Amino acid sequence: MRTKVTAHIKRIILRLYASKPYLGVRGIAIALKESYRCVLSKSAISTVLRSRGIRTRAGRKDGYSRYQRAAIKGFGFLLLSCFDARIGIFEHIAKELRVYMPKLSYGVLARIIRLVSCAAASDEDFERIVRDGSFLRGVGLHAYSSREVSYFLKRIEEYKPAINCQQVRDNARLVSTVKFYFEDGTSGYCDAKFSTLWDAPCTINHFFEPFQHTLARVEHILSCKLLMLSYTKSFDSLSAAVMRFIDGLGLGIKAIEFLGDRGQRIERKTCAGVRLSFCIGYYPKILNKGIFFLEKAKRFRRIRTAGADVMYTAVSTRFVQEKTKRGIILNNVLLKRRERMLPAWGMLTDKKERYETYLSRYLAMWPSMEDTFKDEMKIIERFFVTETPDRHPEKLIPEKMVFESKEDFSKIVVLLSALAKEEFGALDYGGLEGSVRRTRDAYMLYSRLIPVPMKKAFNGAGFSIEGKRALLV
DNA sequence: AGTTGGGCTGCAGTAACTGG
DNA sequence: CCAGTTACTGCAGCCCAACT
Repeated sequence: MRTKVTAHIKRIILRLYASKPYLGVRGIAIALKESYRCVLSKSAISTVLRSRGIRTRAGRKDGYSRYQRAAIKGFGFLLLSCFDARIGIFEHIAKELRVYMPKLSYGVLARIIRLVSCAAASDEDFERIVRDGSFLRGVGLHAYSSREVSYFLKRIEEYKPAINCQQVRDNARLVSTVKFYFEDGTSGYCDAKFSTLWDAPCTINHFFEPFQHTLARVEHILSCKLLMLSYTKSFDSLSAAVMRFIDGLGLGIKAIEFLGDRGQRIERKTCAGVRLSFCIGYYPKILNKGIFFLEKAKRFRRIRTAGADVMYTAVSTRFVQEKTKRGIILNNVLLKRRERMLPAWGMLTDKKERYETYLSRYLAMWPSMEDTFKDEMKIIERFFVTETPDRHPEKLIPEKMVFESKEDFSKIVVLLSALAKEEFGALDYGGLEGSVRRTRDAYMLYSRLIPVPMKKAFNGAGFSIEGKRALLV
């Protein structure tokens, strides 16, 4: 006796996975047997999931709040730790304090610093809050070790270390543009937000990002050999600049430069002819000329994303530049929100097979790509009529920080909230309430107290927790 | 550092389907 | 009807990261 994996059963499996991703293939097999009297092996279920581009990391899952929504005490601190990844204060201080803490490994030390800083900045009693499970979860810990913390505090009081923060100031400097040098000597400009391509260094400071953040992103791009851009500003037909950039990516990258707010070079990174795949979003209402479908469009399929679900299909398409008459063939992924709608967004990629992985990564990065595009177009238009003040976040960071007792560590949190205020607006981080849910490809952060524009700004800044996209909803 | 839960992969075995 | 093909099962073994 054998169960046939029909389209119906596939739908049930996908629905089960969608509603209860924490089940895993074994759990889905059991649920199928119990609720549908349908016996399938875990291999069969795995095949169904993988056929839809669903792949989960091997290895034991975090049993704590895995996939389930959990309330977090000190939700604001969690946001600030996300924010910290952009400049790396916690990391820097952990590195500097290492010499004083021979008994603690670097990882443990980094966690303790975060815990102590957040607990000291909290209004609640230190001893009580460090033992609170929902608080620990918020600062990325599962358990509290009083032995390690008291050792840490003892050493701090003993040595009263003063830490030079120049490194953090450098990390916080804003990068305006990432400049790619290609093997044939040509180059291309991309803003630090990886929103879009530019003809020259970007000057609109909405698109600037801290150096540390941009560097980490570039390293990630190089390691997974995939460059994702939110959109192309091409009007009518695909612009010649985008085509040149795509050509360059195919030839290989010689070097990458990070440019500052005035276009000055901050850092240069050489890479030995790395070739990158790409995916670039586009708005079909604007980019709608010189497009020739080379095959019949297949039926739209549904893909689950961190935000709302999206329908997608892919068509091999020739894009012809109106003026230069040049044409290139790309895999054109069309996206729409509902069945009876026209595609409201598109994604161009060089990848033909299994492009769904790119698509889900793209959607995790820009879950509401249409809104991001429209908002940023307005910002670009407005830039030419209104003056925006220069931003120099590094100036808020002191050159030195002294730690004599646990109370001093609250300074880090105060500094982080001052920096976050510059970028996203004022918020009472200490009193913030919220919860977290970990999903397959993102951490969803829920908080009703944060105004929508601020959530948008947070999401646009591309935060992540433990390498996974963090989205504020 | 060893244990463990959980996903992934490969493979032999087999039921069901297909076409001559 | 039979040989070949396809699709699923059920293992074993591997890998990886959380847990202890």
